[in-house]
Amino acid sequence: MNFADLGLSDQLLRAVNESGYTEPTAIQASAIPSVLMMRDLIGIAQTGTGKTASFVLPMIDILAEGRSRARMPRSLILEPTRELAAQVAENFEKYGKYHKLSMALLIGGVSMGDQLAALEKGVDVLIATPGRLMDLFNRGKIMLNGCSLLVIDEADRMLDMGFIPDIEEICTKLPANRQTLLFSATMPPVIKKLADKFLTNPKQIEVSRPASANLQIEQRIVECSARGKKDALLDILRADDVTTAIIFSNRKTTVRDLASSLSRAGFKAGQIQGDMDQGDRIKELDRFKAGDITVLVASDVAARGLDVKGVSHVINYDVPWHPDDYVHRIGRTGRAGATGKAFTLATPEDAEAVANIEKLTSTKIPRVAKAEVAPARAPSKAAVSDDEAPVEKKSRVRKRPGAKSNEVAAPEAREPRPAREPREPRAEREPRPEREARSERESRPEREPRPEREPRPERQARQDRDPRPEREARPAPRPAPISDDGPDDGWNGPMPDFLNFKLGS
DNA sequence: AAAAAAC
Repeated sequence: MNFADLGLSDQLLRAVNESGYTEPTAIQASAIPSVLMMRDLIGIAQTGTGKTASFVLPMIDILAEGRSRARMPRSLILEPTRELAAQVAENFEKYGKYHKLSMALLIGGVSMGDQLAALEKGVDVLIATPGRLMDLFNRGKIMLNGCSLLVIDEADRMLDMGFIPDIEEICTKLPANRQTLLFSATMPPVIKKLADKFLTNPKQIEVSRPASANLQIEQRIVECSARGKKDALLDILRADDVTTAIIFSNRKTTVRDLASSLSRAGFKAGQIQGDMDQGDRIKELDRFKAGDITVLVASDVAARGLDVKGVSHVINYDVPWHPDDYVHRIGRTGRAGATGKAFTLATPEDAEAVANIEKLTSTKIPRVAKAEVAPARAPSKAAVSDDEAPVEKKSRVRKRPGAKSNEVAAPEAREPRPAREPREPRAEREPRPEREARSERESRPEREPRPEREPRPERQARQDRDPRPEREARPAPRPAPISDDGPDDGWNGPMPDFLNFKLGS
């Protein structure tokens, strides 16, 4: 199967080609022809499957005919978060480079000026989060009766976020004879009802969850006490193959605390969470993409769909409340055929949440104990027993530098180690994650580059198979001699065994 | 339980 077989225009194929892609993913192969035939569509899929390109590509060709009129957008894409909306907009720019389509990105947190100006001129594509869209609509700045193509992306996420009433209202403002595409990772009854109400004879396409079936991601549960989390985190971050990591926490406050603790510990760390204003969110994300920061501490605002290349590790500092979120979070690594590791720090209280995750993904995630992790670190710390110390209830992560057990160890604070090659395989100590036949069957092998994970247009084809295409600005990975004793980087302690499993193979 | 999304 080739992109050329899907009925797309030559200009579009050229843009796709120049992005380095030749072979469509499963969802693209089945969705694109139907969308081009103007059928309604239900796509049970999430990002990482090539979902975005499966509607962006045919939309570009559909919209290539016809003209936009002032305040009457011709198509509308709804996204649950601002970041996702921005990402879809980037896709339109990339694949629409040989088309003259106009676009407006309507998201909150930024000034309305540009958005209003774009609307006034008339746009072919509106990419929006519901809040800002409704706001502008209620101000009379948008007419939706010329909008003949609607995409509802991440519908289940919209549900979680309470957007369904907004979505329904928006649907009623669009012409009835429109084309509607709905994407959702799951199909809870509310979403099913929504689809029945607003879609006509839709074609249904289902592709597997990429993360649960993604053999490129090595997963581990790190069993630790609540107080041992920070140490475990540091050990992971100092492991030799961590190049860039996203650390997820369940709370915005924890995100903030961790980001500042890690910065103080010498990591190039940043954060992204919903209390930050949009400008800062974008800035942090850009710094992360550019490699100015190598550790991004994030709330679940970044869990879904976020496409950053070359993330070597995802660390769940907290076990996510919803098992779905786990799948989304770890899907931030192992992208574009690269390998990745996902660690989840779990306390005994997290047992149920962990069980739910394993049930959802139908895998047993190997456990490693935090006890083995805590290496003799700095002499100054020796006095403090880390393990069964009296429980401190409320004390947040840290107070003053020099505070004890919960402190991120500062004495040996330094740059995290530079990127380098994965270590030689050692004697295999950890059980390998189960790899069932079903994953093979369900998941497309992740070898081919895919449109959703493309290096930016200016850096193309050459890097197709480079797991970290956007990061050449950084110090090049040093082919450092590989010593089983761990490198001499000032981290005085043995490499914790649990970090020492090998990727791939 | 938490986070996200409009001014």
